[in-house]
Amino acid sequence: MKVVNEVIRAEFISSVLLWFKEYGRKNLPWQKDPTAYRVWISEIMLQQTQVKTVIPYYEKFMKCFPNIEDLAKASNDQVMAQWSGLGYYSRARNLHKTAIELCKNRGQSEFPDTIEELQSLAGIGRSTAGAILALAMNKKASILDGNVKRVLARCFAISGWPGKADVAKKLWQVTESLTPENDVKAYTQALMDIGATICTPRNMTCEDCPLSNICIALKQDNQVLYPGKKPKKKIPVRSQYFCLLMSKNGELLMEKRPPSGIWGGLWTPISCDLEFNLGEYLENTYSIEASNQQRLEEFRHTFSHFHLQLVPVKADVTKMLSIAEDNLRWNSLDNWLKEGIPAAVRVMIEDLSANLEKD
DNA sequence: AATTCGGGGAC
DNA sequence: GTCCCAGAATT
Repeated sequence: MKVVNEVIRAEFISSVLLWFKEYGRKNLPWQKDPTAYRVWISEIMLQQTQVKTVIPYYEKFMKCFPNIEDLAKASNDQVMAQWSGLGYYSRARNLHKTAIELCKNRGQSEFPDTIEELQSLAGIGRSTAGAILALAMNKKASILDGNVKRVLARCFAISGWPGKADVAKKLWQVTESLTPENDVKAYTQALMDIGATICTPRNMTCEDCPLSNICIALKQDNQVLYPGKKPKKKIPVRSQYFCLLMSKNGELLMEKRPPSGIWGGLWTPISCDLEFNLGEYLENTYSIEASNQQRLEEFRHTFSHFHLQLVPVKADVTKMLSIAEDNLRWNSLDNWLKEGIPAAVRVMIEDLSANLEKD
């Protein structure tokens, strides 16, 4: 089936490649020495996260884990600590899992070089697999990330929200039929760059776009209609206590969350819904007795699907059994800030630290 | 097919 | 406040 006209395809490819030579980004950190490992790490970090946010994390991560063996050897906590603040923490867990898997099965740092093998790895889907092949190996492979979706939806007037299966299918057909035989690496980087710097969600600069001659949305002057927006719905508010349990020598007790769910694998204070009586909850669930409960200033953290109203409660532990479980740990506030903790918990600890300074 | 995973930046 | 971002896994 012919998805894209041959003449249009040829013009699309040559325009994109010509534009890239002059205007493409060529100095992003992961573009220097673009090995499969480095491209892989960057692609995972860049999932749902903007370039500007990723760069400092990427530099730090590479310093800590220069190659896949170093990553495979690291502990889960070490990896999570590097990811702390980036969000979507399952990405870090999958990264670690895949590093271990590849080192074990191959005994070397060689990456698989087929779309099927790459996609079978934890955390690597269709688009990320394509990006690794194209950017690290210059192999013919297609991607469909947020930038490319926007460029293609506008250029070919593909309406509807890409979260819908039929729209996504259409976009994949278009990106695959456009992908050139040669210069896939430059082509792929160019498409992302055009989406990131020219074909932006709003205030796009079509006068600078190499696709301005063939873009249907530009011709119709309705660029902002593409891609279709996700139907929005109201998100609920959940309120939870976060119990800042302190020891006599000023250490804070935290709990390592199970791998899946919100903040999976990260350390957080013991928390429970406001429906519970906090003292009873600590007693019944953890056999902890705490005194001097003191509510601190609450604040809100918004996720994509709910608002979390956090109610920090400082308390002193008066009695507790010796820690048997590996998922409970005492630590100084400063040391907790170096561990794998979510951004909201970082806020709480810094606030608590400032609070204690004053007394 | 729909939902679930964070956090920050732009506006 | 809203929207969006180099998506994938789970249900």
